[in-house]
Amino acid sequence: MAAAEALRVDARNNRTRIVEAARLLFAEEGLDVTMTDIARHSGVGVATLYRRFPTKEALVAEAFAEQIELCAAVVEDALADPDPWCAFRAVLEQVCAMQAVDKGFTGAFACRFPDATVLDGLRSRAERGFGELARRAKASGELREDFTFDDITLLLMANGGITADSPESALAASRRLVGLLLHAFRADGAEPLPPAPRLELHHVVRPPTAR
Amino acid sequence: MAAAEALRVDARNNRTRIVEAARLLFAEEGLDVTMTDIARHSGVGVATLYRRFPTKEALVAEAFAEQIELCAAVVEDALADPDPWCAFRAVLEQVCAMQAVDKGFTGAFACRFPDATVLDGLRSRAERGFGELARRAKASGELREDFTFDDITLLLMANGGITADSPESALAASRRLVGLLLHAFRADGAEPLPPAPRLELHHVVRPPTAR
DNA sequence: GGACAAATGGAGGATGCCCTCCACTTGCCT
DNA sequence: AGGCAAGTGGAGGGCATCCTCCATTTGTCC
Repeated sequence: MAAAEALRVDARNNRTRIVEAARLLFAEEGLDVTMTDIARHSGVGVATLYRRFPTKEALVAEAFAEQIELCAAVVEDALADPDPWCAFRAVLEQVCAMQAVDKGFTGAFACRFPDATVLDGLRSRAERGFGELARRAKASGELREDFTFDDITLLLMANGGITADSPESALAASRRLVGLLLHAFRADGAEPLPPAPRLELHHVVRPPTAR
Repeated sequence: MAAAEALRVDARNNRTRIVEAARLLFAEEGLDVTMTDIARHSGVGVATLYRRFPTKEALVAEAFAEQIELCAAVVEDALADPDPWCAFRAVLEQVCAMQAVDKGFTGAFACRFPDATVLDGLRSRAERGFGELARRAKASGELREDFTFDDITLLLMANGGITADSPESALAASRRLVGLLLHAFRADGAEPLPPAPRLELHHVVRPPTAR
């Protein structure tokens, strides 16, 4: 995103390793991983992290920049699709899949980065693009009339609530949920569903004290 | 739940005020409220909390005992309903509503209390009862055949992902989600939906550092 | 090769949380 | 009324987290 310019080569290497470790750990554990953990996994000290990213939030922003761009691209692609329902469905499926396999995604996506206006801009463009997709799907009579833009926020929140012990299970669960909701969103109602996954409710939140 | 017996009257009063404050704060803020906060709102010192409840988990268990019993009762009532779909729907609607207006509910419900076996027993009875309800609704042809018990875990997780700035909005959102999913669960597909609420995605998770 | 700024790492400051300790107070029983 | 166990509150121990400081190392340019 921002300047990674004029860095010494060792610093540059460390920087990319930090971002990679951060992406991995955020995805696996959520945004709660400690800076020390990220530092250890990148093979550097904490000071190096803070030299490169003044705050944890900045690191989060950098780590998820790619994903947010990807979301925007997904919407852009869908806008080029001539089949309105297909486009609508594709966006929901892809974004929810990204959210399902990455425990940090929801937090990063929902978090307003005070300075990273580029990402905010991307997000709002994606949102407007998706609004357009919904309009088209309604116009073609495939999306139910009472669908609201807030319904996708609802969907994202709901999908964000899904947790499982493996990314595969989480993805399966997410797919099922999205399938169910797409089914409910259709003006008529008939589409086959993804299979039901095995879930354990107590994955959803850790016990209060084990924090 | 367990002994509140042979307490001096002032201690008894304090105890009930602690539990009330805990319920209120857990509902409003989630399980993360600090013990100090709960103590302040009950007008007692922290030591009093810990004298009454050896650990925060124990306080959580006590605070939510009523709700878990209520859930079990909801299932029990539904089992007495002759209309299978109605019973099925009623349980989901009521439990999800409880979950929507109480930010601590999901955590408390999902958390395995090491000692409070009574609650665990209630929960598993409720789960078995609900399984029976699903069976009946399938038998009557109203619930789709490929519905799994894991689908209600899925629903609870999804519903648990919903957050809003007021309990009213959260409840509205939850109702909409449940309506959509019930619609998707029906063997045929046709029921009117609750209205769409206004939601803001960034309520779902606080930024990483503002913890 | 040698100088020098850039880069580094780990100790530790600040904060916030759960929970404990203990000197003090207060209701209860006779 | 008076003794005493039950009850209380707030300071602080232990731990985890984000972030800073500074003595030391390391790449780069002449």
